[in-house]
Amino acid sequence: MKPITLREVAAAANVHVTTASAVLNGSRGSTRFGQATREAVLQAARKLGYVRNEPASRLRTGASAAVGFIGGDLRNPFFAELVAAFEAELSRRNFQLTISHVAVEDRASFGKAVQLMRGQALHSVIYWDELGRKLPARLTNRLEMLPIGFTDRPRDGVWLDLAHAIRQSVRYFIDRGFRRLGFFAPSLRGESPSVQARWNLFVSECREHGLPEPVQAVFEGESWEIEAAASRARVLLKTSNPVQAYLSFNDIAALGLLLARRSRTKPEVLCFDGTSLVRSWPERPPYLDLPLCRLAELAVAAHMGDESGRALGRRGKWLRPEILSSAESMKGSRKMRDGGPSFS
Amino acid sequence: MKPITLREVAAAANVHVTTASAVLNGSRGSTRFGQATREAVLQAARKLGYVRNEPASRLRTGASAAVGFIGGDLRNPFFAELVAAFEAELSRRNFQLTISHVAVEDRASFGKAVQLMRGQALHSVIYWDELGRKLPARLTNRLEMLPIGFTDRPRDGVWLDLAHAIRQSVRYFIDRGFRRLGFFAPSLRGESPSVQARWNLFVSECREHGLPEPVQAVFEGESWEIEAAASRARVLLKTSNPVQAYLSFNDIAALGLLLARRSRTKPEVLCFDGTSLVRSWPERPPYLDLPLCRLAELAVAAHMGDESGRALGRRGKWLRPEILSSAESMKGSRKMRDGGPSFS
DNA sequence: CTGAAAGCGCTTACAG
DNA sequence: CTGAAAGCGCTTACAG
Repeated sequence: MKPITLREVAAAANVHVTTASAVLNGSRGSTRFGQATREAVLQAARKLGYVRNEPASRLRTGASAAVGFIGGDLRNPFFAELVAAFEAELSRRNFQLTISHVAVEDRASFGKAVQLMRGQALHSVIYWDELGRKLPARLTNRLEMLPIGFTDRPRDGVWLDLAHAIRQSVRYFIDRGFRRLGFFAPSLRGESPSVQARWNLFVSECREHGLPEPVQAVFEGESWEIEAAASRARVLLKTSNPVQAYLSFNDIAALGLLLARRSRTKPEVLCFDGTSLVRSWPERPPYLDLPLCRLAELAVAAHMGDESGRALGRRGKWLRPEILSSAESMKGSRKMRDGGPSFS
Repeated sequence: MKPITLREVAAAANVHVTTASAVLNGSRGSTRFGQATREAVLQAARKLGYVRNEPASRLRTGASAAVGFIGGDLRNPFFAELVAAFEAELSRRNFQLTISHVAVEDRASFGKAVQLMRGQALHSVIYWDELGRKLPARLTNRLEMLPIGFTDRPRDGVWLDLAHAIRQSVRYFIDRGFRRLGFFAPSLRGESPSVQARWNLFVSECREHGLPEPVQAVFEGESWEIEAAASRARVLLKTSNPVQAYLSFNDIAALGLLLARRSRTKPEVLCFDGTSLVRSWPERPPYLDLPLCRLAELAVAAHMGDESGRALGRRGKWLRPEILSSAESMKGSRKMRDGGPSFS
């Protein structure tokens, strides 16, 4: 069944399509026509249930009211939360969100996803990319694409400041008197290629503070498989090991660690990804407060044509995750500070 | 920047747009033109990186390669998994997925979401609706909309068979010798209005098997707030109560219950929503294996124009969740049986 | 075997 | 203050 067209509305209101278009969608539509005409058009539109055909409008004007997101597997609560943040932000602006779960590392699938989105003539495409390798021109050519993710070095995009986050984490541990630190993460394969970067930063940060070399504990498993994390953690905690506190990479890993923690040794756990799953976790573990809503807000702004936003995306932008302890998280006071020097 | 157009490709290949169109996208394109012509067009397209402008194609043909999904909050792992299943199914068909997290119960927002999707001229819209109230004609008018969800009674759509699931659950408990059953769920407000239906079915099923009246334990909280579930569960398990086994409604509720279960009394827990979070849970709790992939497959098929699929959506279709215990889940043998009598 | 034309629904100059 | 025309990129009859 075909939707109502502008032509039908115009016919019903006894005016020309042009008139109907101007009244219903035109920027100066409200003032351009006589009261009677406008009323007639609006009433006809309401009665018939007219909705503008976006693709047609898009075709004519070149604009679009849909944004694409290419990111990770939604079974990973982190990405679920990220996508939810984008969806909320976009719907506030009456924009649509089109998603694909393909990871940027899977070049073939990623390329295909981009082509599909390109075909939709989307306004722009936001994609998760921790590595920040340069995409082939063939892909980005004539398509506005904005990378987001964690990063530890200046580049275009909207970013969570990885180095800051690691620094905060180490400071958190030091403040509490922990010196023997551990790093708990899924294996370097898979969705989160930047684990290596996190580890490196963690090590150098520890070194800088004169802490002993941290321990790396890696497990096999998808980033959403809590049992994989828990079973590795169980082994880890059974063997005598001197680690006093773990920095966990990803929320599921952290929760696996917490679940396994029923032994004599009870290392502290800091959740690197503070998703709602972590924040509503009974034990109220401390977590890194990732400003995902702010990230979504900025990333979308960077795409929305407001010059400041565009510049923001081009200059690169760092958001600084802060650590919230259980008490703070209870108050629901999510700090979402951004700032610090943006890249030049 | 404007994308490459068919016209540009045609120019590069020294043929007419028509020719380029037929070669690149035409159904009989492959045979209609001479080898040389086709080669020229294909090469030019490849070289320029041509991608068909879907909205324009859509406008011309009336077809669309995008499907909308309106469902629940992605922070709820159930919906994250459901959306992931849809995304995977659609991407197999080179379709795009556009999502909105609005719940059908929020009539105003739902209506707005539908209008937005209608404006995108989507192929169709799939929405989660456990209540199955009839939508106003104004909303569904000239737009293919397919409801999905749990249901206990015949109606159009693609459904998870709620009555069957409850029956299975009670049988599961009886087989293991549990007679004093409990029902653990978030409060009736919010995303999951069908909790009441589940409870009613549960009660009547218990009655039918001569079991004592089951106990209802409801907690306040969003469907993804595990602490809300756990803290209620802690209280529940501290007070002496005779419940031997709980049927939990939603995975987070189940996990909250499991987390709280460190007291003397250790009631059995059956997870009603077998998401990947539950399936990868260290304790390997038994769960209802919801055939979400199959649901997505059927729902999409019901929209894809293949007559059988369409009929399927119109006739209504039940999928029957089965219970998998930890052992089975370990083998990864997810039974995804559908069948049983479909509605007439 | 290939090309010229019409038109999907819309909007933006421009003409009355 | 309102209307007639052109055209966004594409495809589908139809004509050569």
